[in-house]
Amino acid sequence: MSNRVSKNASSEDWLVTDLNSEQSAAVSCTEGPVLILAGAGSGKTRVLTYRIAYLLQNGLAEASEILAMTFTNKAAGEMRERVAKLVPNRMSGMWIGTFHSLFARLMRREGERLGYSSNFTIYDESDQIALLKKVLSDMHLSVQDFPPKMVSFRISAAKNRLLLPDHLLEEAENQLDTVVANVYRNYQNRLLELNAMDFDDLLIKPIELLQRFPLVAGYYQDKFRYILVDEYQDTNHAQYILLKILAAKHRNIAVVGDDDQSIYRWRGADIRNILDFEKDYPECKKFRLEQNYRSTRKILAAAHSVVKNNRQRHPKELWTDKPEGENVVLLEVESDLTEAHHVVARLIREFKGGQRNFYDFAVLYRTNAQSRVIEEALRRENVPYIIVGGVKFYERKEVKDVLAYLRFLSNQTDAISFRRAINYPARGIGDATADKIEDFARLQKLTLVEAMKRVQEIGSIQIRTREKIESFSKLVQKYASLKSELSPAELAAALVDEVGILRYLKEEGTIEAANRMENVRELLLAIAEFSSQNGRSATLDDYLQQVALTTDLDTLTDRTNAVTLMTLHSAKGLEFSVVFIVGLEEGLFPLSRSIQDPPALEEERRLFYVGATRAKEKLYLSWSRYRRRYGENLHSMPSRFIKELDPTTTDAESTLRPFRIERRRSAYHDSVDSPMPNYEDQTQENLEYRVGMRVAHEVFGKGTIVKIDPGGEHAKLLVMFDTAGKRRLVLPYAKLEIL
DNA sequence: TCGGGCTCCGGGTGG
DNA sequence: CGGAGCCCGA
Repeated sequence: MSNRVSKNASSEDWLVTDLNSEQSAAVSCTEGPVLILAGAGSGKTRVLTYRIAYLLQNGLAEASEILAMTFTNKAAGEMRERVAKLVPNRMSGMWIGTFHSLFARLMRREGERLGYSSNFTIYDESDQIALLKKVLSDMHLSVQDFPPKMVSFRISAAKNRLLLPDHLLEEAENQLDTVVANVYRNYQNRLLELNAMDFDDLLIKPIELLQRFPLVAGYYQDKFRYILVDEYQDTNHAQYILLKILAAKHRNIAVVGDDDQSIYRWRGADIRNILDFEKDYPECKKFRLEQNYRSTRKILAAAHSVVKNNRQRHPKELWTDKPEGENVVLLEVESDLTEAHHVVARLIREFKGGQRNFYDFAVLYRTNAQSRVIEEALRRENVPYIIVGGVKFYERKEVKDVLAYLRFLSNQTDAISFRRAINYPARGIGDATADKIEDFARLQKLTLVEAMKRVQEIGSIQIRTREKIESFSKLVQKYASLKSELSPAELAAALVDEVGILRYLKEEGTIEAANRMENVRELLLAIAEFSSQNGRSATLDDYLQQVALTTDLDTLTDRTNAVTLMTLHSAKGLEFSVVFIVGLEEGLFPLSRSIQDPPALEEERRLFYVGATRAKEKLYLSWSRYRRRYGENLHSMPSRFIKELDPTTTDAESTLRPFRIERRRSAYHDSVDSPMPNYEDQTQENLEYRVGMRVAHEVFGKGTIVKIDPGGEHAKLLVMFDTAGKRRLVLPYAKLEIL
């Protein structure tokens, strides 16, 4: 998309030259509530960014009076970048970011009123589960009777409905409800004691704050003269209430969304928020962006022919002045293995036939488990690929372990991080001992570090164990005092070195341990990058907050010359020239559990719509008559979505002729005479390594370089090893031999 | 306290 | 089939 605007152009010029008439109407209608129904690929980010630029350019608002919220860091970053291009140097003081990061900021400023100090820790799901297990055990409840995951799900649902433990207790209908309500109360009390908030708290605690302190509410209501919200269809009830409170004074709230792309219902998103916006703000102005700038007519028509079967939606149909394009290709195959083979064969054919790079292709699936056969087929053909999702970087054990130390230094009452750190690497302090320290700290109202200092006052701890605790305590105190002198990067590097984490891993000598070492190094590198990007004023607390609110999706760049494999959910907001959606079978897509549940089925249909509209030029859909799931070869029927497709937009192709592929764990493939052209990446630096080069690693064996992240001496390599799979290596440590 | 073996179960997951 | 989590023995 052309995005150029000369600095001197008046705002009226942009409205005419860069926007279509509906877009420019939506941008310039600044006063009062605005609902912008923006279909897939209709330029919604453009409208949001131009709207912000328009407000600034015309002196309608100072930067500090604008609040712009998105769901993902990636979307927030993109918005920030694009506004900066339109109106350079005007963004200082603007609140632009994700819901969670903006409200975390608000709580760091104001949370003291609710009993949190500004360095509170943000707990992710696994921290939540760990804390819940503690609470359950304190209440003498067994995890068999009350699985922490189930309890956590119910607590989260209650929080999203803004129900307090007392409310839950009142409406309890059985013993389980009562127990959940009581666990909820204790869990919430513990979070406060630990100075921690979970993701839900980042939304509901601000509500509590704004409701209990009208002066604070008044300040922010006054401050945020203009509010903009992206992906409004995915807001949950808490977010809805927050927006309602903040917009109460000026009522200048512009929301952008597409009910057809609401795919987070199971996570509390309430599609009624967008469907009922006009009821909440009867004076609102409504704009519809129905011109699509992304896909061919065939692709749009096919996608529409499916989603129009939903009952819960604003009726609408996108149009485009793009060419008609090719029909959607529907592949019927025999098995998941042949599906993978045919998808990859088609992909290679498209690659060779057109002016396309590998990053123009995506393979999308409903479940992560489907990625493996595709991966193996791509590896066999030596096609570079990246997988988005799966086990996330910051959720890996070794990464969480290192972060636990840093989090504990930052918040010395954080018992969850304390538990991880105190016995990693194993230093002979067990659960029973850690419990005693925690109990003592709670009883005496001490931080855990203070409690450890007075370990001799805690009864029934053996002298040997006490010595171990003292040494751990000294370590923590040492680094806590260094916190103000060293940058987060220096601190983390010194700590990892002193604790000996890399040395322990090296001793293990396994492939897994080597991989964990790489992850620890990459974490240190990420902290260093954070320090250099944010300058010396960036604190450890700042880093930890950023990490807590970051996911893998944010680091996905389009420069990697590789095919993207990911779930349909991860694909939202992205676009590719050629898209393959695989596994279109009843029970898989739509998933079996949604088939009996009409709203869930509609959500599956929207998911299909999201996937299909990612494609710019060509869309492939495939289904397999047999699929291996749970170790069995299950017979499948084609997805109902296939039957709903407008037949004039598709070409069905059967590939059921006999075709055998061996099922192998990992296909060793020597690429000396690779059938593929070289994967030249023009962006790489002048390093001794090149993309496509064959290398050998002492532990991982032989492999091919798939990607090089420049960064001077800290460059990172992504290597696809023949047997060990894809590995990320940090150059100074990589010790690769060029073959 | 720790690691190995065994059982159980199966979905997507922004921040 | 494969991964996660639990239990039990060393």
